[in-house]
Amino acid sequence: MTAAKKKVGATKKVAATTSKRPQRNEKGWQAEKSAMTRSAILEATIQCLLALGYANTTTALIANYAGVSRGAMMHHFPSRISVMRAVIDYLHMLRLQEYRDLMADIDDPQSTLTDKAIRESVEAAWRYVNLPSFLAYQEMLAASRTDAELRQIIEPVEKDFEKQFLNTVKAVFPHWQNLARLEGAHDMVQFLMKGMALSHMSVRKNARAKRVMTYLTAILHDIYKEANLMEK
Amino acid sequence: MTAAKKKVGATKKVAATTSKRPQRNEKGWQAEKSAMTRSAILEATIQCLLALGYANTTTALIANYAGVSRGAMMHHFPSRISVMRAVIDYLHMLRLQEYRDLMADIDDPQSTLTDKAIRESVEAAWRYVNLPSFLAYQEMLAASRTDAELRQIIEPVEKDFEKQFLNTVKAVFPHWQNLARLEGAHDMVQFLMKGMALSHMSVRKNARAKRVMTYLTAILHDIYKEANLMEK
DNA sequence: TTTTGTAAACAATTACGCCTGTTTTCTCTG
DNA sequence: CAGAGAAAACAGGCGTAATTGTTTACAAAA
Repeated sequence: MTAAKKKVGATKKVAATTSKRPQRNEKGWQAEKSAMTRSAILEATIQCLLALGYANTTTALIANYAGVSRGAMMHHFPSRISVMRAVIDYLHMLRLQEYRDLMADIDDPQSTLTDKAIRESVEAAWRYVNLPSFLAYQEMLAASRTDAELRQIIEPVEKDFEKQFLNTVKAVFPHWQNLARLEGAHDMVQFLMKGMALSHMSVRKNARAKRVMTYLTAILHDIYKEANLMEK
Repeated sequence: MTAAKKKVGATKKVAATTSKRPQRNEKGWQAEKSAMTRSAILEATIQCLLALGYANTTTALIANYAGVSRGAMMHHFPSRISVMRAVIDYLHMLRLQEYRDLMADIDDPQSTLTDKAIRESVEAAWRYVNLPSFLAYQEMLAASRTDAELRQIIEPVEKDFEKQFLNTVKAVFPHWQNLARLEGAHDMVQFLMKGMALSHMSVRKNARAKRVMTYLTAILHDIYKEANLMEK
């Protein structure tokens, strides 16, 4: 999966020592610099996706934004689509991480699911779809509908994401027994959030979103209650 | 008005225009042909938007698909953006028409809103977001986020559409007194439908949509019931 | 003839991938 | 341990292909 795993983190700005002692004790300064450049390109691509959209995100603009030459960029990513592939993998990880962080506070060790937990999970979902990572990913997902090459790359990632996303929800709500209804509730939340997040032109968007979220909370509560009654 | 004035220039102008088209036997075969070509271009553009997306919809492809030359196309629409402008106006009308047609059967002259009417309106909304016109319009709406020129064109149209869309809903449900709650219910439906319609990569999309729609119907019923209680 | 619709060639711009050359870092041998 | 050669990272220019809007040429109807 992800090529870059967690490093020790101690190999930062130690160019002096490594240049003095060019031994094979560590991965080396070159690898570190290379990783930084790669990372800068990925971040720059995300910024371009947000500001310009997928179609207008050109290789020259990415390089400009990242502060590297097109030659350097080409060294790391031989084609435009390979940059996108890397960004997709990067966002795959990042978005799952961000969602888990947002849902981390909702942990309830009680035996029953509280209204507060439901409400907070809805608010977390709303914050989630307003993150830059979500929007950048949606840009590529939308483009993939009519871009065969991109679709081939993003389709398995998207499938895996949905799976892991649902697993996270299951982990956050362990007391929710009826899985079919949990999945339905999850779909309800996600489809609604997606629809609201992508309606960027609506008037009074935030106020309307808040109102809709109260309705959403109510129906989630009903679904949960019904699911529990069924189990008994 | 100025026409009432006896200005020499004005009367002359009127006389000239009337003399230019005194024969009403035919509307002019050329005008008809021109309208057909124009219509073919609009339809071809929509097909291109559906099949290729906004970014890949080039003027050459539109002309090919419409079966006309690029020269003919440029005669009718001097630029790519002017084609899009015409398509936006065309879809503005078409989508409202299609939605009204879908909601026409739900007319209930009773004094109270039935569950059947709510369920049918949800199904109509689902059919609506699965129409080609909806998807083609969404392509342009999505592109307008990062295309200033397109946004300038589509923004007022979108605002007007939302307004007329809501008015249609109000007309279909005249018994729904509390307007704030009706608007909330409307948002609930539309955001959810949009989120589902744009999730073209989800597995078992249709089955999940059906399940979500049962939940949606339930919450709509609650909102309506509560709204009516408030009014009493 | 004049106007209108259609067709095709044309120039200008832009983005992509490729290529060559340069600098920095690593490795290995003497 | 020192320095030469290898390898990696980086910089930037070039040609090709695609797209857009303009212009010129042609056909047909009024």
